[in-house]
Amino acid sequence: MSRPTVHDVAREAGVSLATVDRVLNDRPGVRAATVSKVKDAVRALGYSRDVAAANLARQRSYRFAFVLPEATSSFLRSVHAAIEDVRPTSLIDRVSLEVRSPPAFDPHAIARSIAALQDGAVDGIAVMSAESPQVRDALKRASEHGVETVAVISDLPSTDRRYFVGIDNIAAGRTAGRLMGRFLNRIDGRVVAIAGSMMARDHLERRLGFDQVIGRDFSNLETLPSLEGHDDPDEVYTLVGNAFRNFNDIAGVYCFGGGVTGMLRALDDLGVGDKVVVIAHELTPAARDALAAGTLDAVITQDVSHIVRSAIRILRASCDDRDIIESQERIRIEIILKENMI
Amino acid sequence: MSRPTVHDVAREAGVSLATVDRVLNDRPGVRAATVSKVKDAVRALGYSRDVAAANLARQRSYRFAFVLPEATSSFLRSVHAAIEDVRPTSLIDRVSLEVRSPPAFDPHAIARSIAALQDGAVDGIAVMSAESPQVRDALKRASEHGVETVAVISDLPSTDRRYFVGIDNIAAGRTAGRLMGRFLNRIDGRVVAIAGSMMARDHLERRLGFDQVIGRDFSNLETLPSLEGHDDPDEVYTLVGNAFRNFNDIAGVYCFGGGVTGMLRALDDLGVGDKVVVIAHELTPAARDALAAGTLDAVITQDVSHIVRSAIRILRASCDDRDIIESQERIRIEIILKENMI
DNA sequence: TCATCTTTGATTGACGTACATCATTCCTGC
DNA sequence: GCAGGAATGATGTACGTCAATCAAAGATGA
Repeated sequence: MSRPTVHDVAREAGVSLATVDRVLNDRPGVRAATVSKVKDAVRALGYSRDVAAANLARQRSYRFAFVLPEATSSFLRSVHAAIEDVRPTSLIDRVSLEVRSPPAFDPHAIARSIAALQDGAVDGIAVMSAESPQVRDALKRASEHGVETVAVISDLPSTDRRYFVGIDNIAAGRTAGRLMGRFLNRIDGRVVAIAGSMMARDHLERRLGFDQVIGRDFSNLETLPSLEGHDDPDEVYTLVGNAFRNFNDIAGVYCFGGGVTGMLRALDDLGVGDKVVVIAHELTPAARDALAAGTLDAVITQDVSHIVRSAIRILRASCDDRDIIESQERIRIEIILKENMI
Repeated sequence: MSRPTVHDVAREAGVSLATVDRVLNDRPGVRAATVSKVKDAVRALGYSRDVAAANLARQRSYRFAFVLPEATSSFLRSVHAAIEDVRPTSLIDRVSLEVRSPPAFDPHAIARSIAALQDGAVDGIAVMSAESPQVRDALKRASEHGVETVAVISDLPSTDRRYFVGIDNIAAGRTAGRLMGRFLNRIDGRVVAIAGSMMARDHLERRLGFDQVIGRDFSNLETLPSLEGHDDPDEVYTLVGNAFRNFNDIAGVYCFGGGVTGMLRALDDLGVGDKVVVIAHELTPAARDALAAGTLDAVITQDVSHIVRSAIRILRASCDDRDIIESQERIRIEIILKENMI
């Protein structure tokens, strides 16, 4: 009636408990024929290890580390906050979380943080970082040391990361492009594009996607070359002001990097907040306020706490050598208007 | 370093293990003074029960039932599918799921399904149902029998449901209204509104929200009285056809009930698929296809598998008498365009 | 002061698995 | 046919909690 146990498997296979144990835990000293006898019994009975009991017995606890930049922007603050939020619930499942915050733009520091974790300090690492050879190598080494790794928010392809938890930024850019185009139905004009840095893969991808859609479907619009605001509100403020002084037919602003508050301030000061269509990324508190006020027309975002939970689930599954259910871990590109802000 | 155990609590409180056990499990035979000594120790040490060990010891498993209509629509099919998807993962956490599918519009049958579960058959019930006195009473009785209950997708206020897992349909309607208004920028015309049934609370709420936004912000648009398609594609097909024959200035179609395929077929046959703005609810396979094809401009939806997982988390938390972290369980109103369909 | 009831302590055996130890059996090559 | 290693069995302890038992101590009332 209830789930079969190792005892049942042993009986079914006609071997001792010890042998079943050896097989199940990949311990040496079992003949191939016996191994398959046991595995057959496992299949026949539909046995699956009781993870709770197993973890209890082996005093297992999952120690995972998040390596991500310090909370210098409100987006990063929300990521840090999401981790703190799940901490208590995670502890119930024997998952303990730690956070390492190297300076954002220092690949060596990030790599050092990862390296410090690679030998036995943790069972898994979730990394949010821009691509760099240092980070790539550090992840490779960690992976070789048996530490599971996932990339979050920003993908790190060509590393040994087990998985990427985050959105497709090209698609996110396309989504923004579609919204911009449709909101500017029958209006001719230019669109200001503000990046954090064109060195950041995410930002490049968003711009790419945006251009794809505008170029194909909205010939009434012309997107200006990306301005680099380096996620700095003051810098963004200046750039936006200049753009509006240089062109008198600006119909939209697409901000796909940080420093959104600077942009909002500039639009307010210029008095164009409700005349142009403004789309930004990440639902920060400032973005919420601007959505409510009507300055911001739409926000493209990703559910950060979903990402954090997903990263943890994937690291756990990797540690237990379980399969990952892709459809459950897919992070959606969310469109937030004033009305569905929650 | 590691988590405190009952032994630590006993030592800290200066009582025996047995007494700690009595206090922790609300067993009788402990003086009030001793109870508080133990509780102080628990607080001082930050002790929390190791749920895995506890469940193991008491051979506890969570048996939850989903009571929801048979999979007659593709939306309902997706709910059923989502439950099947989480089943294997849930079993690992000792959560077994069962599904009861009474006929959709039979309150007595739904109530009977709930009643059949109320005495010891399950630990928790997640119900998706329209409001009715029968269902309300059945839930009340189940709750009195110590069964935890949550409402999913469609709220059942004024019952003893512990929680509602789903979206605010008024806000969903407002979101649709905003999109419709903005996509129909500078265009005058009428909007066809198609409900499943105006008896369904969700549909009423969506219409209400839609009207709020259109009425306040988009005076260029006039929404026609809701047509009731009873979630039946053929009926919807006819209704849409008639609407377009009756009015020659239809600019948009808002379908906030089922039978979307009928609407899509009608628009196709009328050859207006890419001329009018079409917004519907629920990201079904047919909706996906129509989004990709461009007939459908936007879909308002909710992440069904998220809802299922959330309902399970909440039932578990209720059984263990743990707090629910609201922010983690909030279901977002999602806007899906062709570009962020995934 | 004794009987009785309440409160507390001490102990034990589950639950399903991990892991180590030691004894035994089996196979292999020589 | 025998040594020596490989394969297997038997057994015990542990993990943290639950649940039950019995004994001991304390409180209460007549």
